[in-house]
Amino acid sequence: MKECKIPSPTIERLALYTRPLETLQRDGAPVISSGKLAKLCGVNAAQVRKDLAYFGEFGVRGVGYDVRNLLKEIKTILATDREWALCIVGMGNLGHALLDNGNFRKRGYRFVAAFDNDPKKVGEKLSNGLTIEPISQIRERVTAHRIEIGIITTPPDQAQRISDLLMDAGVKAILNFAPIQIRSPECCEVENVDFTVNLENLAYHLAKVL
Amino acid sequence: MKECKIPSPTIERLALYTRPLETLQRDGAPVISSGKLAKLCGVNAAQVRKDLAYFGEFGVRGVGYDVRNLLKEIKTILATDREWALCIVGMGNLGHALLDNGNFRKRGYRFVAAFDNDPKKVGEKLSNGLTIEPISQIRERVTAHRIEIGIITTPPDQAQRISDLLMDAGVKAILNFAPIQIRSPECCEVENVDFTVNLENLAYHLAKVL
DNA sequence: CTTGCCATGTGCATTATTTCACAGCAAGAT
DNA sequence: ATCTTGCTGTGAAATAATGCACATGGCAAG
Repeated sequence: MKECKIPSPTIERLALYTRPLETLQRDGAPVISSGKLAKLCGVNAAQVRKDLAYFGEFGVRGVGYDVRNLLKEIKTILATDREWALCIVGMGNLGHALLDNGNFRKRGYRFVAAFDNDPKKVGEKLSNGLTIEPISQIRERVTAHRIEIGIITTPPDQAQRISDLLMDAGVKAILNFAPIQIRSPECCEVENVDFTVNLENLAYHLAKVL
Repeated sequence: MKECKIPSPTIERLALYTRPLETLQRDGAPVISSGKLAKLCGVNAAQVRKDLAYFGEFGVRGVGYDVRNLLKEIKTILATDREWALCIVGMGNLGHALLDNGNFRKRGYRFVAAFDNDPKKVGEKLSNGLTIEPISQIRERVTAHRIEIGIITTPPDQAQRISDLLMDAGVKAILNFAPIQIRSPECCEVENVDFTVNLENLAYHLAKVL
């Protein structure tokens, strides 16, 4: 790909756009305008057009965007038109919740391995057919299944070690739910998710108006 | 508060800074420099100083920031030096995981009610002593407990309705985990969390380098 | 008291992102 | 065939956020 200068907010919004688009497609709406889509997503209409324009001309002037086609194009851009093999480390409540979450499968993300430190958990059968394996199996499994993305739901003090293990085993991206900043070599993408940050954002704004 | 022109990324980073600060405090480190803190959080040192400077002068030139004091100041800014009453709607896997998550309590967020649509779930005892109540109880409970923040972990098609219910009952902020953009009056703060957006971000970057 | 050191606080340049505003094009109406 | 309407694609302006670079001031040692 030639241009690496696509704003990262744009990528996030593209993912956002797919949500209402899926609904529209299901409801049989043939086309949608940037204005309508913008409203559904809570953003500016010009923003929608510009985001899409980075990748091509998908619309028809005076008409709008073909829902079905636009959805397909965005999926191609985001590379969600294929399957991704995931593994998850740390089978606490959150780990279980993510494994069972239908949204992942629906978007082509497939869990192919689950790991935990705790000997009491190892061997436990999961609802999707997987069995919890020990951390020591990470390297083998990642290689065998060509796992590309790892999800970390361990306690924070283990997260960095697990992350290193995963990346060393060949995982190329990590979605980290532990409240700690993961360090990684440049060759690896890391996304940190921390709900309490969002809560604190809310708290800050609430306290301001009181 | 007079100034509303504090960049919202700043607020997010302040929350981020508290993570390593808590560790430092626990380990007994007396002071930390903006440079060190920046490294721990993966941001620029000037950024740290500027973020803090919006709210006052917390550091000592030539020395750094007193860990204990800085943590206290940030908590005051973010209004996490008090307790916040939360309720959660939608007791699926994710709902349970959040309720059991220790990070919330540790930061002063206290769940005081849990709701679900499903008659089979209503009445179920939860690990923290709460009992799942029906949606119809929302209004009463929110009022009685002065609940200020609501968390939504329902399927997406119910999220807007529940959100309206909550806000109508007096909730002032919502943390929404359903993959849909919640519409709200201006008086209400809404934060949307959608893990699959993060995954798609990773997928995009991965696909690019291949 | 003076000197050297070091990290903060901040004005300013730079870079990134959003929004505006309008030309260009398609489709339906007259 | 021409006009009108409406929505895209996009250059240019506006706004926001980041990072640099340095003056400032506290502390400790001599």
